[in-house]
Amino acid sequence: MDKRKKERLAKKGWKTGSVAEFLNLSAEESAYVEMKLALSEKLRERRRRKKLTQAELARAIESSQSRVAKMEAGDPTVSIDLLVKSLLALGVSKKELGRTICQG
Amino acid sequence: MDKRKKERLAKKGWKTGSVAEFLNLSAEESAYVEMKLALSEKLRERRRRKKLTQAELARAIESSQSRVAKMEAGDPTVSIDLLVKSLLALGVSKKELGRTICQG
DNA sequence: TTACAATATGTCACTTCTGACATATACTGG
DNA sequence: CCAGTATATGTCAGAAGTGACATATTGTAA
Repeated sequence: MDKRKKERLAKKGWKTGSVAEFLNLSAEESAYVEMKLALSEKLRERRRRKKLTQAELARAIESSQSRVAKMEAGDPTVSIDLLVKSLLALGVSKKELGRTICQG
Repeated sequence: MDKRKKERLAKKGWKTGSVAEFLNLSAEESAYVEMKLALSEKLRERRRRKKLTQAELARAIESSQSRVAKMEAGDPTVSIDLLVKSLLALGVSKKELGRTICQG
């Protein structure tokens, strides 16, 4: 099973604690995935709070609706870099980013 | 002045508050750079604490000495993803990562 | 239902990141 | 000074991420 498939499953699948074990992700791998998911969720939350559509946010950050959708879906082709940049563009502070990453 | 050059300067240059302004980085851009630098510094600190050389760490994370050097130097060609993965591999917790990102 | 807006998913050319290598520079004991 | 080790810097082919587009699916109001 390749990395992408794993992450895809991790996203869609059961959120309970055994996911990592079932997919035999190492502690570091699952921490990484959890961080990305936390950032994804924060992005969606913030976008919605601002009453923006994905297309509008995309314009603001010079990306595309489909990429925003992928960001929010925790798609494995999306980097933490892009998530962080997008959240900063939405006005999220470093402090809140830090808190977001810790959670889980 | 292109992005890379900016980041390069930001790294090498004066650490005082006026850097961002001088280089006319936006608030988001400088937050992003600050986060990367904080992660860079944390990586070096952790590696040293473990008494590892860059080459040894490189082997552990399946990278190369030169890339580790670039990570620690805050080189603009290094992604946050790579920094995060490396720190996780060094045993840093999500919690500490969060704290690292907040700082500055 | 229908029509429309929003979101999701797949693909791809182009860009950026990455490991690896070579080589240069710094550091440290002899 | 020199040799040996560690770190820094430049380059590049291959890998991974990106915006854009097409299209599918979902949501929602009439």
